[in-house]
Amino acid sequence: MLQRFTQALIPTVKETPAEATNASHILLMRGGFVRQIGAGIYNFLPLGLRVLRKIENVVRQEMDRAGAQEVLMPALLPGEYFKETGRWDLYGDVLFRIRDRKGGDYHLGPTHEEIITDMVRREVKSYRQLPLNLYQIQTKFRDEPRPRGGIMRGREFTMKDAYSFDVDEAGALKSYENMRDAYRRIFDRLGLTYRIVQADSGAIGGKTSAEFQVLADSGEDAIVACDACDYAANVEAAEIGQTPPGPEFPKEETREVHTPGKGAIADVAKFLKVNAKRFLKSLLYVTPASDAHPQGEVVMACVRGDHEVNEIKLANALGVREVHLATEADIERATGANVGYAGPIGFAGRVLVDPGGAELTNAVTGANKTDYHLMGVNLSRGDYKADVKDIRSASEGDPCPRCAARGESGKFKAYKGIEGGHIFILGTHYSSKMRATFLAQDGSEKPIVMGCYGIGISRLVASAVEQHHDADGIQWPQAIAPYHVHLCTLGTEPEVMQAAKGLCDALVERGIDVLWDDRDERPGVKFKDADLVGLPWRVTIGAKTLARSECELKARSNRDPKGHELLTLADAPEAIAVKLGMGR
RNA sequence: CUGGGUGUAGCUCAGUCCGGCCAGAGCGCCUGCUUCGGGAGCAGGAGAUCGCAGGUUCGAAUCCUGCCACCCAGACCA
Repeated sequence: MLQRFTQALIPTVKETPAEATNASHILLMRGGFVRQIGAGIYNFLPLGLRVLRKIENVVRQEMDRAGAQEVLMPALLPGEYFKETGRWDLYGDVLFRIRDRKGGDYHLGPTHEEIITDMVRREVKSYRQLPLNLYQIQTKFRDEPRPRGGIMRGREFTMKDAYSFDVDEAGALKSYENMRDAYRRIFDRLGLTYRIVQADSGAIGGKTSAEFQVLADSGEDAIVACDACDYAANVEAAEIGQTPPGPEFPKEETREVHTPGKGAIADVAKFLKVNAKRFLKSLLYVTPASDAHPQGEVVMACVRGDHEVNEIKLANALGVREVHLATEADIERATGANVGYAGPIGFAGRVLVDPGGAELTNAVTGANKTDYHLMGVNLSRGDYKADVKDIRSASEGDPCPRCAARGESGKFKAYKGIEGGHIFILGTHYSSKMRATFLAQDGSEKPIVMGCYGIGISRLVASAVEQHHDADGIQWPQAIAPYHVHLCTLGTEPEVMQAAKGLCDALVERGIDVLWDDRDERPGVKFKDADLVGLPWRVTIGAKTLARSECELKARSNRDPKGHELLTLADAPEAIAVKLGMGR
């Protein structure tokens, strides 16, 4: 189609909006794609909506191709469904709750597992009706504690969510793999650089799950990927390969050293002139209250001084839902010392130690006595009793678990990612709670085995910009650019306008979408706006080139301001079509 | 939720400490002239309940109290 700039609402602005901090937010605002109307709430202007629709259509095509069927569930939901699975309470403040005129509980949908499960349990009775894969593209609502990054993390956002229904685990796994393949095609087609990473599946359901992480320095998620094989994982979930044993040092006697006023590892390391890597960092955590521990259990987590405790792994290792860092008072009560002097030796409670800490020889750690540390500590000698468990976050340089298992030496590289998609097998978590069952071939009643698969459509708009931009503006991948060609006419002479119209018609006839900047503006203004809006190809027609029946073609990705080629007006349509892969 | 910050023209900001010219600038917008290949020049013009409510004062954008909104860091994120 052809859109004339003079008839469009494309309010580009020169100045950086005060509230925008990251590149995508700034450029989407400046380019006139979106406007904020509240915290985490945005208008999509015409250009922004076109990008959103392009992404939706790619997703739709690939979901349909994968055998999924599109449905549409309401955004406004009666509370009873979430109450049925307990998420009415579990979701807490993130749920946007509403009352109707009769005082009934309603909420805006943050996700739709319950509703789809209800849809299916009403209709599906037999194994003959399975497997089934249903998806929707719908607006979701989450009252995020802190929306940020423009449409990157909004409180209202567009999401594609799909749900698979199978007769057994094997079937669910097949559905899962089918979706993973579909997601690969989607992310490839969108022109995004991404990694499929192993993820923590969170509190609800699933052992098998993967995130599609769009790589970008501004991403909120830390991920590690092996430099030798294709293993990649969220640092929260990354397994860590065994390090080969280092050289043996003679074990020293454990001894107490006076370290007055030095609590922090960096300070003690400097004071004792010992590398932080030789420290055993001891942190105290409290588990949620349970029958055995009505006040919660205080446990010690030990890692090497330069490593970080991973609370998710720690909670998993302890078999509890979550853990919280102990308060100062708890620490003093549990260790009998000020904060900064905790250590495993002589600690009364349970101690978990990471393998990296356990293998330390002659380590330094707190003495559970204010102003004192211990040197020459060795777990291998039996200086203290601890469960050795992987409880730390992976970081750059750690050995890859897959490679290590094969005796190879792949190492992690660290990346930042934006979670663009998340797939996982839910099992029967929802179906058993909601009695979504079917009659199997043998006549028995079984819960349906489910999977769920999300893609943050509006987030991908921002992700694409994060990955494809320069100092002047956006550089849309062709598949999601709002238009293919940005036509700049210089001057408004009838001949120029006529030639431009002719070119537009020829392009449109080939299925090419054109934004024609027909404004009476100076060339500089038009070029700046073209760079900002970021369509993949720019065509320029001015009196000079027109005199030779020529126009200019320049790729947005070409950084050379004069990096254009001359085409005759007659050849231009087909030449451009060929560039776009839309030639005849 | 904790801590910090900001609300003045469509946008970006100055003015607020230390109350008193008429509430300012740049960009954008409108009119005219000139200009026309990387955000032009000149001249003229429109545009503001200074976030809201209350208070102090002869007088409040400025001081006090309360509220609201937005941003940033963290916590949080099926």
